[in-house]
Amino acid sequence: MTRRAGRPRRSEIDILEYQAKIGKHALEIYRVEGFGAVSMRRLAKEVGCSPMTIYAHFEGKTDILRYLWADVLSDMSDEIQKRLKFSAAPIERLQLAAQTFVAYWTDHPDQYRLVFMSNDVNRADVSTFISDEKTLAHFSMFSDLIREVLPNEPDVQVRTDTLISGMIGIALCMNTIPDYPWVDVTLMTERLLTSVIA
Amino acid sequence: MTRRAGRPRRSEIDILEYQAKIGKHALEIYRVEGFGAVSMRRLAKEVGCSPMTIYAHFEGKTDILRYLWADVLSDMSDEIQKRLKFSAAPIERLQLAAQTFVAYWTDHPDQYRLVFMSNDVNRADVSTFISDEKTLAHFSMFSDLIREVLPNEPDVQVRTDTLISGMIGIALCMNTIPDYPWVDVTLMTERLLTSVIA
DNA sequence: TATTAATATGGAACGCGTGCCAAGTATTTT
DNA sequence: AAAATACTTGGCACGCGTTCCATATTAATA
Repeated sequence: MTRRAGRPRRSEIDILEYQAKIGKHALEIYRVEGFGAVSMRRLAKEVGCSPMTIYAHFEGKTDILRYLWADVLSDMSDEIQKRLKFSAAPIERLQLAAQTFVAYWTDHPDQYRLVFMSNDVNRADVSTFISDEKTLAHFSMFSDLIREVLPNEPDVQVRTDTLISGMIGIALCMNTIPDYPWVDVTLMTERLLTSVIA
Repeated sequence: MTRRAGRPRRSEIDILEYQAKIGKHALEIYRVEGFGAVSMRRLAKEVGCSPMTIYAHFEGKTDILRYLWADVLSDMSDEIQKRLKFSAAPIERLQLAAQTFVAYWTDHPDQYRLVFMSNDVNRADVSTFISDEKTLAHFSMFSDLIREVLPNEPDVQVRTDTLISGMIGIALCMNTIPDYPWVDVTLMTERLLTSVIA
């Protein structure tokens, strides 16, 4: 294929670098002033470009917000790891991790909304973000814990995914349907865990 | 307490009637043109009042959107009941209900977002809406099904709430984190049910 | 250097949720 | 009739996400 005249397309790494730059600024705004302050206009001002340029690099706001996932998820993961140090028995470790996971999201509704309630239709395109890989790592922590409890179980994926989505669901219900008389969160998490262990 | 001069406050029933009127119009717009068409300005035009008048009767948009819950929930409930006719054994009935529940929300992302992703802080004030009561009724259907499976279990509330929030969580994950390689939804639902039966 | 294609920019615009405020209207007591 | 109180209205404003468009600016080829 012969080159044609004109300015060439942005290189892949250029795109990724610029995206990372925007993501970094978004993260900084979020950390200092919270989610409410992260707007396209504000972000553009911070980055030092026009709002339109951002739209040239991202599909929309949701696409940018993903860059904050990694931050939130590692924060949550740290909290779990911190508490896991006080526990040795596999079952206890799993229980503690699950309880901490749920507690984190019920205690931090803003973070929950950011990660699990991005309300746009998000395509699963070619490009895989770093955050997605990290997300996978954070989630696989639970499959490791489950494997410790069930060393002879060959397939723990169904158990893992059920646990994760179940915990996320508990947090969701607490955050968005507070009017409903839910039973204690720890009891629900405990009950959810029986489906993993059983 | 003696009455003071001036126009009296709106009576309770007047408020409720007006709220119901607004909710009815919102429902009509939603049914014909979808959620995207339900905006405050548009709704006011439809009702025949100024946008501010709506704010005098509701705290915000989320508060109005609750009026649509009942519609969506009964639609879902109908679907479950429809399929339950082909099943008699308690366990099968529970399984079918759960699978249908999850399938409904994964098949109707818009409805899911409406009911479970109202993203404002919603107070649990004095006034209980009709929709809330109906919500309770729809959810209690599951506790009935569980009771049929476990006739000797005195307290099924933890089991019910765990099941519901777990199913909602599964649907959430499918709707908002499609990039993650989740296992089959039916398998997850099945696994979740073991925590209820166990 | 001239041409050409990709990108960047600024500005305007749309519709959104929401708040504020001054003016008007309705309904009661005095 | 007059005064007092509660509600409605319309208009303006803010900031938001997003799109469009005309106009630079950049970097390659001819």
